[in-house]
Amino acid sequence: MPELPEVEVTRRRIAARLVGRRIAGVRTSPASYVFLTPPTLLKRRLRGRAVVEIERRGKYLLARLDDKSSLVLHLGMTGQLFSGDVPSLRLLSATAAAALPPKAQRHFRPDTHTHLQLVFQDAGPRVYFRDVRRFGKLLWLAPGESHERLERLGVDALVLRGKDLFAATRGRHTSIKALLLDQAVVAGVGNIYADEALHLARVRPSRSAARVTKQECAALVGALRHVLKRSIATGGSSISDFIAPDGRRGRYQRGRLVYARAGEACATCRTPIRRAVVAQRGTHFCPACQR
DNA sequence: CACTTCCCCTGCAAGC
DNA sequence: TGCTTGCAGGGGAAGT
Repeated sequence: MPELPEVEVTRRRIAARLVGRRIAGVRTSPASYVFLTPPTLLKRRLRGRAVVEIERRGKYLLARLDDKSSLVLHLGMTGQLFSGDVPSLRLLSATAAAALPPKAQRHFRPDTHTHLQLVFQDAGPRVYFRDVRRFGKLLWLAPGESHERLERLGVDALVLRGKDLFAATRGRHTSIKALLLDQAVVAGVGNIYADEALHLARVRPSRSAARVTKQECAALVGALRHVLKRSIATGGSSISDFIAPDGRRGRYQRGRLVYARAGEACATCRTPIRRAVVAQRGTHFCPACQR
């Protein structure tokens, strides 16, 4: 479940393996809804281009190309962006890795879940986009062109201010958690960090957004920034599939306070962490600390 | 218009 | 042991 920290870690580490390199060839999986730009067109647009820089907008990555066009990528739920010098053992689940013949484990070989493969003129390590559940997205943008998915994004969670959130909550008849997950309000927050920030700010996820006070909004924004920055610093959360472009897993999952800790004692008051469904998502909170 | 439900997909774990 | 079932959730489309 890549959220802002995982996408930012991906951005930083793929940049070193992508910027300045010229694409000589492109291979894709068969057409599917992963491709907002059809594979044939995508190949035509990318071949011959050099990567200038990698930008992040919410959970989207944009690779700026030397003709001012862009390759947009969303990792979805299980997306992985990495280069081919990463041992394949790191990328696959333990059972899938065990099923591979020993020789095949040394280097990654594109499989059915590999939707994009970039080959470079320098003949160095290839870059792959792999996504088992195909919730990810690939999109090519002409120079100056945008896309409604990007246009719709609200303020980046790292830039958000308390008063922004407070203003966004007024008159909203939905839960504060649903609001935090709404990418049109705050860009980059997903299920893990919403739960963690709500816990730190001592706000119950199911609380009506309109009933969250100005002070609590300020606390929430501070908590959000804290957990997001902490996670980036520790390489993101690798609870299920996330892996950084260099093959390393994140470590933030070790420091999480509530997410996927139902039944465990709250770090503050020892009350068992409760799990409920809020905004159609598994939601974890301390029933004593969070009001 | 605001909000909720459904659904895309696959791997894995729990239950029978 | 092996099958079926349920669950994970980003986010857009469709429904209320």
